[in-house]
Amino acid sequence: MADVAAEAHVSVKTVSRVVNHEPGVRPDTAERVRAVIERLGFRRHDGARLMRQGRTFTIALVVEDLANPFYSQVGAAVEREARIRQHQLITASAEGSPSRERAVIEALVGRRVDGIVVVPADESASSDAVLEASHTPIVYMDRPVRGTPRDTILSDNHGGIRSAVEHLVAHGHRNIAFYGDDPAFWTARQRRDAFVTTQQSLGLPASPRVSMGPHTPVSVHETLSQWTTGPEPITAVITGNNRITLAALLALRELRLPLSLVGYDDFELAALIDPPVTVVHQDPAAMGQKAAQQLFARLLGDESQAQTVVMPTRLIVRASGIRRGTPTR
Amino acid sequence: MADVAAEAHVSVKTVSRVVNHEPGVRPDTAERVRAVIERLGFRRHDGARLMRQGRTFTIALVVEDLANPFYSQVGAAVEREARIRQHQLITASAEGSPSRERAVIEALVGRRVDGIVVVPADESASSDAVLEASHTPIVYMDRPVRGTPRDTILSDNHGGIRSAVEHLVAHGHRNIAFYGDDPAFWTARQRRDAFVTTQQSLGLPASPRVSMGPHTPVSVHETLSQWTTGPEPITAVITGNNRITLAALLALRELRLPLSLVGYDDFELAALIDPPVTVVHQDPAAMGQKAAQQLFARLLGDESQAQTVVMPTRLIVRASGIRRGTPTR
DNA sequence: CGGTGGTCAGACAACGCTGTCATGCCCGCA
DNA sequence: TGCGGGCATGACAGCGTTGTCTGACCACCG
Repeated sequence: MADVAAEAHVSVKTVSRVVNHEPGVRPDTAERVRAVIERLGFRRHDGARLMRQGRTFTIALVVEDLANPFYSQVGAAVEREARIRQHQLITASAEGSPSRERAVIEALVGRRVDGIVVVPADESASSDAVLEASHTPIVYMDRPVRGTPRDTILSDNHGGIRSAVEHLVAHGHRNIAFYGDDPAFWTARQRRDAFVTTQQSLGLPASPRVSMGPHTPVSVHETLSQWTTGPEPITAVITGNNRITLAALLALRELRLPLSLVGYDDFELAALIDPPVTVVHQDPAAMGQKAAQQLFARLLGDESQAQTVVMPTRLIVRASGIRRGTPTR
Repeated sequence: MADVAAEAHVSVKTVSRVVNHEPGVRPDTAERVRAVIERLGFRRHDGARLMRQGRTFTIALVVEDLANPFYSQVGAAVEREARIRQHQLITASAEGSPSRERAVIEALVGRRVDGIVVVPADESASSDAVLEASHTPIVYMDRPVRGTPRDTILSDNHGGIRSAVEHLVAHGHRNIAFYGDDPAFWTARQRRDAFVTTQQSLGLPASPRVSMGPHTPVSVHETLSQWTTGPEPITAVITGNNRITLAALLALRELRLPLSLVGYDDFELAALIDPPVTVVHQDPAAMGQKAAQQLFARLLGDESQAQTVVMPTRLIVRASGIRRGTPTR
């Protein structure tokens, strides 16, 4: 900028004015400056600019794994909201590790990002203290965090599971198994609990078949063959997330079992699997958008109390949930 | 930092030394400074620091759409490489628009990101001039760009398609159709050309059935019903990407046609579709990693000539490509 | 002709940090 | 006692901008 100023025989301030389209520059002066800028290939250094202004026009998204379709859809939505508002998005993966999450967030706070959307790795959110001290606005997503109340965007896990159970019961199922993820995850517990209470409220047989923990096709296979052969054999399965749905599909195919299945999370091509898989659809793009919007509201000075938004889920009925007891192939 | 210095009765420089673990500070002084830092909740402002140092420790990734699994896997891989090297990753979607891509890249250059990985929206890459002037290292991915030679990471489209054709021919197919994407895309043209030349080299009948352009299930449906009923009916289909594979699967299902299918791009659950879909697998994570590594090599001062790396593809054989002519349901 | 007000432009400091160099002190040694 | 050398620390400038304030110049008016 100093070079441009010297070359155009003006002060740096005038160059600044031209670059930022500020008023108070005679057209011919501005034109001269622009010509020099063009000739020298000058480009404003936004880092310096933003430092001067105390804002970075940058927000960050911290998730477990960007390659996971759920998070990548969230990421696309957040990036979109950011772009609309002239902000950049920094994305970071914590790989499910609280310590890495903390490190990542410290780095982001060190860069003075204007705000952060986080899918927290654990409920105690040790990183929260960092954010508290730095006053960086934050929105939690998908999972809540203990401690200071924060804006949080959740999915209606309870409603989603209830709709799945009700759907199956409406089609005559009474013995339903639930495969959930590791109960260390808040969402896994939520869905499990929803399953149990819904069963109770619908007056289904007690001692529900519930299997938690990280699941593999093999682990599903084992319990499945057990629960289908004993007394009161199950006729339907509900899976607690994407990966487990996949494991269950493989196990069902292997066992050639004609069970009904409702999966949590929609996935590409769910309609093409035979039978097409009925799913509880949560809308990651909508969640990401909502989270970003909430964050930007804070950035614009919204000082109202932290709020928790629960986003609705939707049951997408495909064949897998209704062909009760009939072989699918 | 000035506050900390005053409070600890030292100079800002000493605080700086403590914060950065520089030598030459007496342990008791350092301890005193650390205590004040803790008490005041001071945190180094990395923006200022990096500005002083002239680097941003930030790289950027510009793609079409972050929610697309291909790109999100690339993104995860690039982010990983960046994190390992203490860099942050800014991701941006250009949504396939050259003008938006240009705007995005200008913003990134304005922020002085250290380097950029781009999946270019078009071959003329108007944004290239910007990068040229700013000397920002860049690596192009998936598609090459005309003009100044640049580091470019491509996938072996030709080899991938050839393996698909050879696989089908080995199983007795002689009349194969190819559905490609809009020929405006370089990759689409590559794959189409590979299909045509491979057919020729294998001595298959001329006048290959090739259908390009954005495809919908309906558009595939139309040509498909035509090509299967005329003389020399086709017995197999090769699809040029993810979305077209999906369209073709829907069309095949609708028409209840027992054709063999080989799709380009692997996708989650390809194994679960009936019949399991044989695919040409390109490895987005490996491509992203390679691109990032190449970029960082440049950042570390590698001045060698720009190089183009072609990443191998792999044919994943599943049932869809081998059950020649036998109905699948 | 002096005063007033508007327009255009520049000087300067500051944003928060770090690289460079200078300073002061203490120690050991002749 | 004087001096060289190492160590701990500080002063200062500068990274590339922009906000604030000041000033030069001109036109207009009474």
